[in-house]
Parts: sequence; C-alpha cells; structure tokens
Amino acid sequence: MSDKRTRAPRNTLNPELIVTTALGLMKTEGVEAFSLRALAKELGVGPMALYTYFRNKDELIDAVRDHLFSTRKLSSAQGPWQQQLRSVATGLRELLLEHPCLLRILASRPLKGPETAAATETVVRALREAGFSKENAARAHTSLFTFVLGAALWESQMNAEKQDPEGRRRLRATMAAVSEVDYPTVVDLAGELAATSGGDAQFEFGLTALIMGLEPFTTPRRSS
Amino acid sequence: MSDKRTRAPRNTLNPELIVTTALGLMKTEGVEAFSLRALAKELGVGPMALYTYFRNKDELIDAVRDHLFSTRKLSSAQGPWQQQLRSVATGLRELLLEHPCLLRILASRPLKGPETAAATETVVRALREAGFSKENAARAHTSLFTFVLGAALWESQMNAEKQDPEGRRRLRATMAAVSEVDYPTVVDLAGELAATSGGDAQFEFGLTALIMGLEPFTTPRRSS
DNA sequence: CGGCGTACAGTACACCGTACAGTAGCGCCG
DNA sequence: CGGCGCTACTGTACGGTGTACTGTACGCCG
Repeated sequence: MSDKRTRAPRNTLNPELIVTTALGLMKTEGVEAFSLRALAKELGVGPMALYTYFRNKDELIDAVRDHLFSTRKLSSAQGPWQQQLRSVATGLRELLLEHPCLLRILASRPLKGPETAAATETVVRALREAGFSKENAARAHTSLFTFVLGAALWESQMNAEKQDPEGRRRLRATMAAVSEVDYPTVVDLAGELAATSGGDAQFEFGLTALIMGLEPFTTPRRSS
Repeated sequence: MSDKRTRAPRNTLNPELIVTTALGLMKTEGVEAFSLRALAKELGVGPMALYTYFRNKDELIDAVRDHLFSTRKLSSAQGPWQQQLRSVATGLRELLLEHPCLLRILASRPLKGPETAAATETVVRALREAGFSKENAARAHTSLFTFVLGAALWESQMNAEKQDPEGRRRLRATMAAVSEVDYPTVVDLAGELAATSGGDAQFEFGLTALIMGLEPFTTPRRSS
C-alpha cells in the first residue's frame, strides 16, 4: 500500500478481491464515504484499474450486494409455515443489521436481484402449502419482505444515531421538542418509544403480529 | 432564473423560498441529482448565498423533510383504533409515494424529527385507549411505522424501475434468471409476485394483516 | 447623508466518477 | 528461446460536487 512508485504486478486484481475490499472499506468508513479512489488506494492501484472489472461504480456496488446475499443462506427453514416465515425473516434481518451498508444499498437501488430467489422460494412455498392462493401468497411474501426491510432500516439508523454522543444529543433534543400539552400520550410513552426503536424484542413483536394476521388466509383443510 | 449578470437584490432569498425551490428541483431532477449549485442557479444566485440560511446541505435537506411533513395532516383519524391506525398509515404512505424524495431522505437519515409527533400521538393514543400496555403501544406504533416505511420504499423503487424501458428490461431479465428447477414456486408465482410489488391492494393486504395481528393486545390483562 | 452590518459574489480547494490515451508485463506462437 | 500482441494497469484531464475564506455593495439606521 505504501510503495506507490512501482507499478502493480499483472494480476493483483480480481473481481472477488475488489468486492471484498470494497465491503471492508464500506464497513469501516461507511457507504456514503466509500469512493473508487479510496478503494483503489487500499488495493495499491490506480483508480482506473477498477474499470477493467466493473463498468462503473454502480455495477461494483451491485456486485457487493450480490456478494453479501450469497454469504448467508436464508432458506434453510422447516416446520410449520409460520416458523418458516419467521426463520427467513429473522435471517434476513440479521444479515441486514450485520451489514448496514447492504441496507443502504437496497434503499437506493430498485432491484434485489435473483440471489434472493432461494429465500423467496422458501416463503412462497410454505405459504402455498399452507393453503394460500397464488395471489395471497405473493402478497404475504411482499408484505413480509417490506416489513423486514423497513424494520431493519429504521433500527440500523437508530443504532447508528445512538453510537456517537452527538447523535444521542439530537435524539434527546427531538424528544424534548415534543409539546406535552399537544401530545400528552407521546410524552407519556417517551421512554417506551425510545426503548422500542430497535432490538430483537421489537422486531419479534411486529413479526409475530404480521404472521398472526396472515393466518386467516390458510385453508382450513388441515385436520388437527 | 433570469439575468445572472446583475447582482441579485438584497432580499431575494428566504428559507421558505429556498426549501420549496429545492423541493421542486428534487421532484424534477431526482434527489441524488440535486445539488446546491443547481439550486443556486435556479434561484439566480451564487452557491454560497445559500449558506446564509443553512449551515450545510444536510441542514437544508432536513428542512425539506420537515416542510414536507408539515404540508399534510396525518392525524385526523377517528373511529375504532383499527380505523385510526389505517388512516394514519395510508396517509403516511400517500405522502411518501407522492414525494419519493422524502422517502430517500428518510432512508438516508436517522431522525424523522418532531413534526411527526401528531401522527404518533394519534396512533399511540388510539392504542392506549384500546387497552394496549405502554410497552405494547410503543411497539405496535414502531411496527406500523416501519411497515409503512418499508412498503412505500419498495413500492416507490419498483414504480421508478417500471417507468423507463431499461428498468423494465432489467426486471424481466431478473425474473428470467430464476431457475425453474431450483425455484419452481417462484416461477409459478412470477406473475403474482410482479403484480403485487406495489399498489393499493398490496399495501392494504399487509396493513390489514398487521393490524389484525395486533388485536390480541387490546385486553389489558391477557394471559400469555 | 454617512457608516455599518450583512446578504450576496468570487475564488479556491479537495474530492468525486470516469473518459481517453499510453505503457509495460505476461502468455503464446514461431 | 525470442519476439509480439493482448490486456491489465497507469497518467492525465474534465466537469462535477460541497464548502471555506475573502471581498463587495446594498439597505437600513442614526
């Protein structure tokens, strides 16, 4: 990294190395601070060298996204359909929280790509076997996915905010700015609202509610 | 917008004008393309003039967010608690879909600020009156909010993708890349999954499920 | 009418993504 | 084994960004 005077050897780079290094950089510096130039420097290479493997920055970021999804198997669920949905949902949430950059990538990009097909298959098959119609199965799947996305996004942001003192100060200031006479219930629940802005219990609560709300769509053909 | 050769008169600028012009620019050019320089040009002013009213770009964007939340009243709900939650949730979704830039702002920023306190008050009070404990009310509120956030985010992205032909091509390519032998159910439901990636019906489905799943918490004393 | 505070302008810097052109090392063929 | 071509890398450059610092002239108040 230090010696930039010598030309880098012929095959120092490959897509996988670039992607993993990019991921490391995103984790340490943050997604928004990530730049091709910083990545190139980290690899001991000129910025333009990256364009041998990726047409542009967006394509590289897509590759990072695909790489992250490929690292974790989200589809090894079994048992009753509720449990399968829970398993996929919690797995996805864990992945998203473990890699906040992935969350930012998904939030600024329209597609999640085919690498999540396995997870979708698990969810949708469980629903179909439980008696959901095609349409309801698709709808339930999308509802579940968007719920996990929103919950993880919010939780991740709150975690990030709580990490530095400046953020905590802002949080407190925001809460203090809420008028007690106009919004007495909010003030009364201030502690609970702050406490439930993240965490496993909060996620479990919403996930359980959502899945329970899906139960009426099963066909009562089960004889138990 | 007009002649840039003459110095702009003394009080051409004010925070409100800046914010609304910025909002217009975001709507026409997109949030990520929005820049202080473009905004200044639109206002017929040098880029640095904006710094008289906002310390930096982030602060301006926060002001845009607050402005958008202030334009719509999300809290005029009445009736049973389920209906009140629906009302607030659909109102929030409409606001987010109407202003995709707001979605992008929320997705890249940790706080939603005190301007949503009215909506929170409505939701939380309805839940409390329905018999939710403090903790469960807070959790239900956060679940509802994150669900709406995720659903609107995903829907907005899908809408954007479906607008240009290039995006539609990518969507089709993604679907075609799913292996039929590995993921038969996904392929079988391809049409439904594509159809339910947005729209009022999809949102209503998930919202209804979530709210139904909250009903067991209404009685203050319930045995787990 | 004169001075002053401040709302604007101008210049400059560091950084970004990336287009385009050049160069040097590796692998292959003679 | 020698030379050559392909291509992985380098260098330079352009137009863009946010914003720090400095200058300037306008409108208000004494």
